[in-house]
Amino acid sequence: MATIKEKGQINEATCEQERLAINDTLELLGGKWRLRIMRYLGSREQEHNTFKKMQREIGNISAKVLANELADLEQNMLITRTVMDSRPVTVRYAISTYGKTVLPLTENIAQWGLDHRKMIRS
Amino acid sequence: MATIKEKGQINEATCEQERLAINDTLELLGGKWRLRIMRYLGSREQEHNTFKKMQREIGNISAKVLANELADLEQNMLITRTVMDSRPVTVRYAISTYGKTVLPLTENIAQWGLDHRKMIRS
DNA sequence: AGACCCAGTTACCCACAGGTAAGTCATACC
DNA sequence: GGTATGACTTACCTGTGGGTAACTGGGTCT
Repeated sequence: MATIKEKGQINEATCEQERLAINDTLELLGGKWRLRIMRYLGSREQEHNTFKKMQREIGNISAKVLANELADLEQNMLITRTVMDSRPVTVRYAISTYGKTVLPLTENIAQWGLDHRKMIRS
Repeated sequence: MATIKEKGQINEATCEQERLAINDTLELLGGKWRLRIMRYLGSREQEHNTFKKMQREIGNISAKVLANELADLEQNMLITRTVMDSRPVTVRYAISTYGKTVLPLTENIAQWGLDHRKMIRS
């Protein structure tokens, strides 16, 4: 939260901190696929989500892009990657405990979008 | 919120609706400048925010881009544009009542970003 | 041996968000 | 008349997010 000083001015340092934080978040979760992947994994925790399965079930994402996004999300601890010893080898992706903290955010974003649609139509 | 059916499956229609809503939100508020502009105007309601003032005080935004972003935000009712009869003519931009509904969202995003920084460092 | 499956890479391409620099239009001051 | 200021345009350029297609590498099935 922005801390407000007595005279109603915004604390500049905090403000700058928040700006950077917003940039961080958008960099990590912005783009066409990230949130979608997080929501996908968030809603299928109990399933065995392999690379191919995700590619099939998430819209039209190419292998290249999916691999990229998954690597990035993994590096940021939002998802986990487990190589299973099945034949042929499959890889299981799952949302991490930490990754679940973004889900409320996506709900807020979705809710605002829904409200906005109604708003615009009237 | 995603509605969960008895067997723990996700309601597909609702899910799709939310996906679209998220796309809407990101389209409208994503990008490099939008949230920054909203927060700027949100924290300076009582001030007279002209085009030049904003250009000076918001980072290094070019006239072209600023004009673009402002037009878009205005079209979506998030901000208001008022031509003042001063000399030379100035234009006053302000956040709209509706526009203020995005501020909690930015706080959430900022908060998550801040937490994430701490998280990553440890 | 040949065909198929998974989990990716690699190389190439393109549209577009966003940046730079200069120009326009109206008014006002010196 | 010349210069300045606010609020934009206009023309042009570039980086990169994301798309396509084909390929690698390891394993299995017949």
